[in-house]
Amino acid sequence: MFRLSKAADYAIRGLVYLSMKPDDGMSGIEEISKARDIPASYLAKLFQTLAKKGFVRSFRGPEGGFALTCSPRDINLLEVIEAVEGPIFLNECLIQRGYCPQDNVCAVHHVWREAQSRFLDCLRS
Amino acid sequence: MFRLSKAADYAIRGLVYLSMKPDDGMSGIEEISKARDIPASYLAKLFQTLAKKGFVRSFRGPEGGFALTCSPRDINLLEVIEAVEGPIFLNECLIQRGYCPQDNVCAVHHVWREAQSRFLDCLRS
DNA sequence: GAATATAGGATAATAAAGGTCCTAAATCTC
DNA sequence: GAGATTTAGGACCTTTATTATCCTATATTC
Repeated sequence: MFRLSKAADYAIRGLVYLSMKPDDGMSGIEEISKARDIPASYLAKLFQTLAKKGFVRSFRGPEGGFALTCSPRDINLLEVIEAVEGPIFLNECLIQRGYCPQDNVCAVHHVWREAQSRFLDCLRS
Repeated sequence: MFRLSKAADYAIRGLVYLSMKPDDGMSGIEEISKARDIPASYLAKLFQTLAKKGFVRSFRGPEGGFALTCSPRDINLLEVIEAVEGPIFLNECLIQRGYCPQDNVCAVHHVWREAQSRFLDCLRS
């Protein structure tokens, strides 16, 4: 229903939290979870994904936790969302050219494309 | 996952079909369903909703069916989508001002608002 | 080696979307 | 008026996606 998933919301909120820490910004899951009121075990899983995609680095053991791998400025929201919930496309006919059987017939096809690209551009910036 | 729902997709495809008919453009569910390859009983339900919201008028009995109540040009996509799947908002914090407890803290709040409004504007036009 | 903290996978719980079916009511034809 | 046709409306089932928990393994520090 066109909603940002909680997964994406949590992931972004977590990253924002990290970005606001001074220095290396290392934080444990428990800390972030409490600070931002996010279920800890769910957040842990999301950060696993974020680590795999390269947004954060993990450090095990006591005093371990997660830290950003790069400057907050280098992260764009679209990448984070897609990392967590897969690629975004508004309608199936936009997945790839030629997929939609009514490609030429469909009077609204170009509207979807337009709306989608404006939306994504905004998240990218 | 940010996808247009099938309900909205079907509803729009159905309305587009009606708009392409000559004259009053009356069509039965069965006809539309076959022409656009949409499950008939599901489409029937969607058109009930569309009728209630005033996009189409229904006519019972033999030779009955549905017809647009107004010119295709007067319909905008956003209205149709919201009629079928409820109001669109990207994130919970955008439902209404003050709802989001971290309203001031949240660094990305304004990005959501911006992306959402660009998207909606496009559908409205 | 003990304590701590993430990694990773399995799986459960919930919610939403997608779809079917049945009965009722309206309208037309004969 | 009887019967056929077509929408209205609601109950209900199925599938899929989201959200969440838990358990075991593994790495790291002291």
